[in-house]
Amino acid sequence: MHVSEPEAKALHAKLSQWGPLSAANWEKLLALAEPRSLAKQEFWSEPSKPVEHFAIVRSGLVRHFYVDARGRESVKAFRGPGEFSAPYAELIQRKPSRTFIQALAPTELLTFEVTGFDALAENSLELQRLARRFVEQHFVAKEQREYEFLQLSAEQRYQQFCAERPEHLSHIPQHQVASYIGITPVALSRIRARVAKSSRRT
Amino acid sequence: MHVSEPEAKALHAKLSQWGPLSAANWEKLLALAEPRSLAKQEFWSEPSKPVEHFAIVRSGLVRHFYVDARGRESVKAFRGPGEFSAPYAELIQRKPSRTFIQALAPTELLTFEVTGFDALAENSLELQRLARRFVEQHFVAKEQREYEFLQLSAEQRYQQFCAERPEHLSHIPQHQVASYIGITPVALSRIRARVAKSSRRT
DNA sequence: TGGCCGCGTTATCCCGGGTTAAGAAGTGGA
DNA sequence: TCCACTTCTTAACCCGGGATAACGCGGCCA
Repeated sequence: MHVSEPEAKALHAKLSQWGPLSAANWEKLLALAEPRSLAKQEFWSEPSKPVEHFAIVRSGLVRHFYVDARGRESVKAFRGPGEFSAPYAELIQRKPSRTFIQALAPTELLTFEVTGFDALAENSLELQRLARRFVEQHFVAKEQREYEFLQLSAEQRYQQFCAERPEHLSHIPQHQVASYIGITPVALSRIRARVAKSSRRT
Repeated sequence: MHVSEPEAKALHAKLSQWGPLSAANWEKLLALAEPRSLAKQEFWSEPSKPVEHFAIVRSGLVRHFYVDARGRESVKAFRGPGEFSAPYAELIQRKPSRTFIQALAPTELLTFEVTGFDALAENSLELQRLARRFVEQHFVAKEQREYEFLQLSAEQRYQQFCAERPEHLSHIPQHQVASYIGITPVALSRIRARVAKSSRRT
């Protein structure tokens, strides 16, 4: 056991949001957990490595991102305490990863081996249901993001981000926020200048 | 029973892609199915109506789209024979729909009541697992779309669409393809002109 | 048959954002 | 402490794509 009693309780409560999770199953899940520490800037997932673990962030902050052929990065997600971190699509497809995951600050993870989880879940109605609800919520989040790219301007996407993740704003370098909303750092800087000027006039 | 024996077999095979599906469960599912016909241009889902059904397209073609406050449409998806059609995110969240679904041609659907399916699945390991795999694939598809918006230009997105859905190209009005890839009809026309010119030179 | 409408194309003008470059401010390591 | 690096900003220039409008074409209906 690598997790303190109160933390285990908190995690159990968190997971129970998605559906019932018996004490017995929670015990078995917890037995799979391996803690892992990341230094600032350290990677815990890189392309072409097979995906063998997923993780919950205990503390700190990570970013998920792609890098294209010309070396340009596109940030897919930021994940903080209590949130899930993994190259999820590749894990689902059992394909080698094409995403990087990097710590933006000293970070503590709780990692779980995929095969271990699958073995547990294979014959458990409860865990299948939990896993289903879990993916469903991630699906909804992706669809929300699709909506933002289809219907919102870059400026609106930025304001949406500020409104939704205020806790991250001060810890994430601005050029990575720009990447997350699909524009360049220079463009975001201009947008911020525009917004600041118009709100000063108001 | 509203479905012919061979069609039922084909559907069973299709669903079995996602995982095992016993004959007994398939019978029960099939008993929930209600056929529905749509005329060209007809809607079968509209915003603010509660979502009570999902569907499989038997024949024809539908589009899923948003409409913003200024009346501008953004196409989320096209779905043809054998594919799933529903305001899925809203169905997951049990929220009133914010998407339109409209037939682009005379279309035959097989609809299923959500509550009926849920009741069936609630205590079935097999159906939970099937549903989980199903959402997982949809999640992967959304992430692929996120990737395209983050890393590809409009022209690349268009070529990607042509390569992936060639069977739809001739049946979908071009301005809706434009909307799907996130640009205006005028812009798509220009892109096509550009591509045609450069490929003529080659 | 004639008129109408939806669709695609093209032209013009404009704007948002990409690109490049330079400089200022902050940060961390030797 | 000082130097190097990262981050952010600003400016200049360019380009893709948005907005609008005009035109042509084909389908549809009276």
